[in-house]
Amino acid sequence: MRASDIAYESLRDDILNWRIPPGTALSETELALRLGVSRTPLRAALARLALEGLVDTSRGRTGVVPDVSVESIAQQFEVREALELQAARLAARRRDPEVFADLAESFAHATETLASGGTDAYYAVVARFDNAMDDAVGNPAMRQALESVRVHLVRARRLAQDNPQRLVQAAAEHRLICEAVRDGDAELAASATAVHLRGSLTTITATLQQRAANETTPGPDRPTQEGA
Amino acid sequence: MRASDIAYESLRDDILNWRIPPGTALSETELALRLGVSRTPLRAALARLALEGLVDTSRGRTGVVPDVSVESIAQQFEVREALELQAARLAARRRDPEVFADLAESFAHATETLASGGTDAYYAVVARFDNAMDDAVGNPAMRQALESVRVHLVRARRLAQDNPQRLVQAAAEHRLICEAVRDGDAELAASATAVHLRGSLTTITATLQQRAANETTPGPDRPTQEGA
DNA sequence: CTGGGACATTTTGTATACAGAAGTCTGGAG
DNA sequence: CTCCAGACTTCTGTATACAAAATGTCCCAG
Repeated sequence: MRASDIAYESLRDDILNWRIPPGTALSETELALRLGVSRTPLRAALARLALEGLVDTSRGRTGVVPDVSVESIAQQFEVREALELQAARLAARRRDPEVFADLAESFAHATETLASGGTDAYYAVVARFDNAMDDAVGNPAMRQALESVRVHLVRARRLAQDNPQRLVQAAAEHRLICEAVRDGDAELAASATAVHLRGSLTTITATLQQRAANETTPGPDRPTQEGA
Repeated sequence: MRASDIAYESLRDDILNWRIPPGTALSETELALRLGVSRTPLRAALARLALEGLVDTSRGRTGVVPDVSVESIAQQFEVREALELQAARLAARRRDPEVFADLAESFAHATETLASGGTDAYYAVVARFDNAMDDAVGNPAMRQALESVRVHLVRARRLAQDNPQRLVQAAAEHRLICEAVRDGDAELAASATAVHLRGSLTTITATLQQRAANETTPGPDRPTQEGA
């Protein structure tokens, strides 16, 4: 694997999991030293992250990790809604019914999945769902557009992750989407997707506002070190 | 201006205007020599173009300019439809009425604009329209998503450019969109946008198929000698 | 004549060195 | 005490050199 890929994935993972908090200045020399690669591949990694929107290079020359605000999430959701609804419609027309029948079944057992495997096991099912939708749509451009917007929500989801109640509800919504796609009902699939997105946005917004209230709360993965 | 920006804009312009035809292998050393920059900034430029989809690095290590096929355009339009309809709805809710009243007026005089200033003058009005929509939506994420999909259609539009009849029709469609947005009618704005996109896609598809028929026809910027 | 393997050439990936620019810190003056 | 100016430090941007990998070609064997 190339050094630039290593740097890219490592940085991306760090940002997504809040190990590098928003506002952090990303110095090339420092990161290159830490990751054990030269500045050249590291620059490439930073450029990729910048184009993905995971690094903000707009103001100043040194890139910073952008903040996750209620406003930015709402904006992402406006884009996501447009794309996911269209994807749901197209998937309903082009799907393989068996695939979505299986997925509907998986979501029907989400409560047990959550109980035995935890949130990670549940998110694995969601990942299967996303892939199945992308495959059914069969449009590389749509897939890329969707992935670029999903990336931004990973960080927000990371914050709201400790909300199993919402996940049970989300599973029911996913199940309905799957059933609509399975039956080839494009409009129902779109409506069910709209319902799901609204629920997601509401939960994330609430989490963010709650987090803003007690503002010193650190991120999930970040070792609390502000004693020094 | 940075050397990487120069290389990026130069390459982008060359690709968009068919000076670098699809299928061309993009050798770093050769391009660096030709553009008078080192390989380092040129690599950055190629990376940017690759993430925009203007260079295909998926197969093989050396990047190639992707083809403009009927299929790829249709896929782009599926994404574009999702985004533009959403943008039209949001713009109708948040617009400044005067801006779109002005634009509607401009599109009403499109025939004269085309007669006096040619296609370039008309496309300038379209650019104003796109900017006004982006401003009205007020969503940076939406703007970026829209721009990334519009880029791909520039090359196709470049081929269909010599079709003034279609442009007159398109102006009427744009005018209706502007009026709907001006009046705050979100659903009409979305419907009018859908109508416009369908017309655009039909024209581009016809142009591409016609071009595929006489396959030796060169791109717009090459000197054409077929009986005018 | 065809297929396979080895070698050579070209190309990409990486590292390092250097230059220019920007931000900061310090010292002096008002 | 505050503000401004100049130098210094540190960062990014660029170029070049080197190594590794891939591809294409040529020759030899079957």
